Amino acid sequence: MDDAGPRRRGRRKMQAVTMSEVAAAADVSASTVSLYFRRPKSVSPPARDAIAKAVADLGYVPNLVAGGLAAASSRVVSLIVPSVRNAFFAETVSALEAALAPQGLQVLLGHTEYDLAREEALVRASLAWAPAAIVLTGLEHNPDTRALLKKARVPVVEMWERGAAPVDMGVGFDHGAVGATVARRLVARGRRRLAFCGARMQEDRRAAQRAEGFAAAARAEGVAAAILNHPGPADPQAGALLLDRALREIPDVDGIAASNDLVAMGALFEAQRRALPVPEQLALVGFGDLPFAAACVPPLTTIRPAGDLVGREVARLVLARMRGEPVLERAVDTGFVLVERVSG
Amino acid sequence: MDDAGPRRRGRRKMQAVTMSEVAAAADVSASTVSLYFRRPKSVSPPARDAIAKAVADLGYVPNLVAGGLAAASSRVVSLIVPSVRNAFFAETVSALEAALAPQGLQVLLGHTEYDLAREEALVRASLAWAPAAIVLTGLEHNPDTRALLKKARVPVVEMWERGAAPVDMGVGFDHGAVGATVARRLVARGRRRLAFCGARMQEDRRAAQRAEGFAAAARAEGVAAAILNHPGPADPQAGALLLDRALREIPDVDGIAASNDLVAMGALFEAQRRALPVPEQLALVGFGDLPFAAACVPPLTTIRPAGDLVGREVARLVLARMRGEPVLERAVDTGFVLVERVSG
DNA sequence: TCGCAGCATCGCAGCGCTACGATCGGGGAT
DNA sequence: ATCCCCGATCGTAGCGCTGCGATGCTGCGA
Repeated sequence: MDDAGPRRRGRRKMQAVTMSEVAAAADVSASTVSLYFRRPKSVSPPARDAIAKAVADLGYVPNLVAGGLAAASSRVVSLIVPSVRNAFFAETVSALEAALAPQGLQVLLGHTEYDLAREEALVRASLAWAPAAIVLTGLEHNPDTRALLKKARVPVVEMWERGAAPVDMGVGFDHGAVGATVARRLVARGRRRLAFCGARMQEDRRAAQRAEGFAAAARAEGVAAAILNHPGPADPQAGALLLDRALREIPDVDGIAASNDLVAMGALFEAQRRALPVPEQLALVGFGDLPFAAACVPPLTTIRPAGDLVGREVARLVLARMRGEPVLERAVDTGFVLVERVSG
Repeated sequence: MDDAGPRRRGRRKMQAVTMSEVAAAADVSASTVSLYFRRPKSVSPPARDAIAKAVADLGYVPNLVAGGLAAASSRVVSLIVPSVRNAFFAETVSALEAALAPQGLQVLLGHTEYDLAREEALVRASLAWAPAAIVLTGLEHNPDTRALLKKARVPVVEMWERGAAPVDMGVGFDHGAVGATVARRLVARGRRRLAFCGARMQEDRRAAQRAEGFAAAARAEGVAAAILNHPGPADPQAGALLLDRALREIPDVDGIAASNDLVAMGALFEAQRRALPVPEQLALVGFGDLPFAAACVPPLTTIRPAGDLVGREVARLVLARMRGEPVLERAVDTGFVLVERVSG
């Protein structure tokens, strides 16, 4: 047998360098090293320097898993979005991560693909990490998801939507108002036969809200508006298909709102193919102000939803709550801007 | 004072329901409950049912932080990309997350914004989570990053590039070959005055590789090729600017490769504005096959890099390594496809 | 000279779970 | 009948860190 150890039990693998080794090297206690990482200013300069040197010499990397267990909360923010392939959410994810990283917070990402059951599974999995906060998309969730969220003593932010009361905090804007703004814009430009071309609206509830807001505002202006839905993804192909349908189903259609700039672009290209002059015969308004909107021919009139602002505001609320500051605003309105260009 | 407890020390907050409570409710030991979550098939059906019922009744959510500490490895995969706003990486992130989620693995996301120092900080922060694997973008890293990665006993996958030896495993394709393919395509279509229009190539090393491969292949075909770089982001505006520059700096330029479909689209719109017929007078090839490429007028010839395949292959390697299966392939070539459409 | 506030530092007792080895029965082989 | 093998279950000892309370120590006023 090996050394004199009295029948030691098998050990699992461990960390290369632990905090107590750093403490030994710096000739202080482990508590002081811990304090050094959590509140460096509470450690005297000489100890601080000694610890810094030991950390560098040994190449110590703190084990956040152990820290999270001991502190009963991890430095992770769970972020659940429908899809990062969607440029809006990608922008928000990016802005949120950028705002959180300097605070030593990391982002645990999940995609629901617009499936509420999947969202619930993701919330459950996230909770298992005792995250510092949970950020999810939209105000609609399964009852179980809602219960899980309420039971967990964790800040929750629901983003990209405004209307119903959030579980905890909300950051977003009113999609109905977006639709209404577009409808009024089109009516003001003399359009009388309107259509809203959306994709996947059975799942994308916010696109559906924009469509409803659009139709309601058009009606209020005394103008008829149809809503056309394409079941597939919201891409340019959907836009081309939807324009074709609109042209067939709505004689003399002269104003179209798209649920998304990609759809609008598809419609724009389709119009170009048919030599249908935009905006003279057909006005077109998008949503998103994606990078290509300004570059299109003609430049696309669209709604800019401030996806990065959403991310930054979410970060602000999360950080404030973590610091224990009172957060008075239950719901932040990030608004949106009608970007008036040429297409509609 | 409170109850008769003999001077109990202050406790930190804890989890609502713990595994031992579930064990008590199911009338088994905590070990069995743990086993139930890790290898359900090793638990007898009666015990299994009792535990399932207790879990449901109590609303138990396992604490993965504690589990990760005990097992010395967490069920998290750290994913570091330049930016999720970039549609390529968004696709990979999405595919990877989709492949990992069913295995109970979650994605910890970080953005480098093409900054190697930031990458190092992210790797350091990721390591603190004892992740099951680390996935990063590209083969170029700081020496310290490389050392950190090597020291950590963690599977590492470097993706979206191929060439130099990976730290551990690699999944990607040869960007030089992409450039060469585009150059040869253009030459084969009778183009003799070529230009590569790229953006941010001082940071986006892979775009630079495409440019170099393009120029080298053009030279090999006996055709001159210029490389034009725009310092700003790779968006349609850059494309418009670059086309303008190409037209001024390279008289009779007749073939352009763009570093990205967004750039290509900007050039396409700019050509349209100038009534420069594409592809008759100017052939244009993009990179990415983004959703709008097929919808453009004319449809954009481009390179499809299979971003989702990259994600799936990364997941496959990570999973294989986690299961302890030997992974023979050090580097997987995901290839790319020239999508021949009309623009070039 | 003593008391004491205030800061820096330390020691201890877990956080909730998993890996390991041990235990316990119930066949089937001898 | 006895022994052994094997699957199911259990008990224990931590994983590495943090929060709490306690302990020193310094300097200053009374």
